[in-house]
Amino acid sequence: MPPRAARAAIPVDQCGMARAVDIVGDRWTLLILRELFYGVRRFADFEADLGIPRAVLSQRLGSMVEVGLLEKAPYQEKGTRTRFEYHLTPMAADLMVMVAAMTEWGDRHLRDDPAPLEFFDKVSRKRVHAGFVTASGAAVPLEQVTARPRKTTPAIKQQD
Amino acid sequence: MPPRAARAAIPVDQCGMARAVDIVGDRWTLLILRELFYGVRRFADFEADLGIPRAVLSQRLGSMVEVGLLEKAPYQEKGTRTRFEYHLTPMAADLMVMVAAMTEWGDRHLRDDPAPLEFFDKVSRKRVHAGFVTASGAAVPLEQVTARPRKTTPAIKQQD
DNA sequence: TATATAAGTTCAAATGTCAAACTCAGCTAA
DNA sequence: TTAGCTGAGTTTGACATTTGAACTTATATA
Repeated sequence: MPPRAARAAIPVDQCGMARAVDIVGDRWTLLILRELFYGVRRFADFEADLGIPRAVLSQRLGSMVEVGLLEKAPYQEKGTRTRFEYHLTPMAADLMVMVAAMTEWGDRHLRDDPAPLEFFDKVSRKRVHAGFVTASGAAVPLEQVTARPRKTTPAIKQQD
Repeated sequence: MPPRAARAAIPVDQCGMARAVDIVGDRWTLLILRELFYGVRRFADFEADLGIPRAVLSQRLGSMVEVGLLEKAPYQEKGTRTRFEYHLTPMAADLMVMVAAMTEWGDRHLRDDPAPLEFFDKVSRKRVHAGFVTASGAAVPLEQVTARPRKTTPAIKQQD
């Protein structure tokens, strides 16, 4: 636990988390990302899996494309007209650690039985977890980790 | 990218992520957590930092206490009456990887200049990042990680 | 007694969510 | 070639949530 502060060290308009929240800090957006990480890509499939209202789904897919999380790609199945699928962009794929961290947290704290989903290293086949790592590739336990502002950030100004 | 699927491997009502979303998948809840990780603990300070409407702040703090993310603790400053601070519970502190992952993602993708916030190992003083690690403490790159359902989860039933 | 303050409540207007109905394009079947 | 089907929306109107501003309450100080 950090010492008490009257103001956050990074003001909200400078904070990566706050910026991320504007883009992915929404119930449906997060659930749509979940679907995409599971390989679901089509409008009707999102709807069936999530029970999301069509109007909301349409709006969310649109804005997710707009901010660069998704790419809309045409596809065609035999005997049907061209339709569209939504694919994760590299920017969205890079959310995987966050999605995994959230999933594991939910599985740890919000259910009794063991997690239904596990993460693996495709190469070593070992189970992996979201956590903190150094640049040289060593894990660091949560309790040892602390956040701090880079240098004295010049952008931080508190009035009076 | 996973192969296309018509349904997610884990149905939404079984999914840790979906459960987590019900609790922390909200703009203001995430921003309040951000504040708490920075050491901000008091009603007026949340309000000043975030510009959150009081009614919403009050409602959110209440439900965060209710679900076990926060603990409401009395404090008293000289010459003022008893008031309350909100502290992270261990359950909420365990969201740190998720919060860090989100912050780093935002800093990587949503700004041009270097991240204003960095995470460190208090012991080794090395910089750390949110990522995947094995039980034996080795980092695994994102691209090597894949998710899969535990065994054949019996709870998964698709109609027809 | 009057004023200040932290932490809320209450209010009305704007915005967002919901389920159900409607639209639209291209395919198939009659 | 008119009719119906289907995926992917859009529209609609009821309902819920969010917002910012004004009001409330309990204590402390002047």
